[in-house]
Amino acid sequence: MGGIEAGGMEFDLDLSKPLYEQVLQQIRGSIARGGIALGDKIPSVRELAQTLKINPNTVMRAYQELERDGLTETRRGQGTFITTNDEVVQNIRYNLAREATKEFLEKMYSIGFTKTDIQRFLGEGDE
Amino acid sequence: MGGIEAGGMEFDLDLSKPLYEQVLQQIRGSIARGGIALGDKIPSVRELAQTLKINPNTVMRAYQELERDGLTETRRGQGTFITTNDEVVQNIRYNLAREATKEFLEKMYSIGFTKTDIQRFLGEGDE
DNA sequence: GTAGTGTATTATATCACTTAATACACTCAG
DNA sequence: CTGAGTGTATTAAGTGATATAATACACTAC
Repeated sequence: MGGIEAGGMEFDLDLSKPLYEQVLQQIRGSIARGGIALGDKIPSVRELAQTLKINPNTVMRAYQELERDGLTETRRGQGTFITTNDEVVQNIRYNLAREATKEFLEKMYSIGFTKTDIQRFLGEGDE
Repeated sequence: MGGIEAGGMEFDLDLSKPLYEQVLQQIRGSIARGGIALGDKIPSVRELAQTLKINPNTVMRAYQELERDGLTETRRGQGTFITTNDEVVQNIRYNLAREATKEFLEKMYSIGFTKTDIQRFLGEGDE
């Protein structure tokens, strides 16, 4: 619900975090989970800005971070494309997972959870 | 390393997040993991501000959130004390864990990890 | 009374984020 | 060649959260 479709991706923006960061994360997520194919073109800066009702500069910022990470290639006059280098994608995916895990474990340890506590906790609420 | 001791707690401030939030989290962590005993007095607003070299208003903000959560009781003219109500502490602890877990799982799912992937991933790098 | 508590207020400064309005360089279809 | 659509850069402005500073007040204990 509430999501906006653009270029085969689903966008869901709120006010909890910077917009450019949400755009970045949601495109990165689409790439990592294979929701969008390698080599595909993503919407132009202006087009996505208009669709999401945000400023082109804000979209631009997200796109630049994607390119810095090697997840996209931009061709002046043509558009922005998902990289075809699967290794880069897998590395990013692994690093994101590592980072999220590290952060999670640190938070849990800081409130007095042990490793076994965490295992047990993750098992809760399963279907 | 780099940590500052104050009132039996260890403080470690950086620029990655708001200062008041870090102070809040680190005191809350101390309580949750039992690093500080129920009923104990924590440093006065002015004292902690001086020790951490930050503004009293910033410390105040953290203290007010702690009290709103029921983790501390403030007695005008006397100081701020950790609650003696262990149930409140355990509830907060559980909620923090739940929140951290939810955030973690959502992040992992968003980059295409399945539940079993995550289990495997958490097992990595163990001693 | 004095010193040490929490608390409130007002003002100021800074920074990140976002928008807006332009302008330029490039590519492609016509 | 022209025009529309790309990415890109620049400058200006506004907003809100954060943090500091200075001050004052209410309360408690000694």
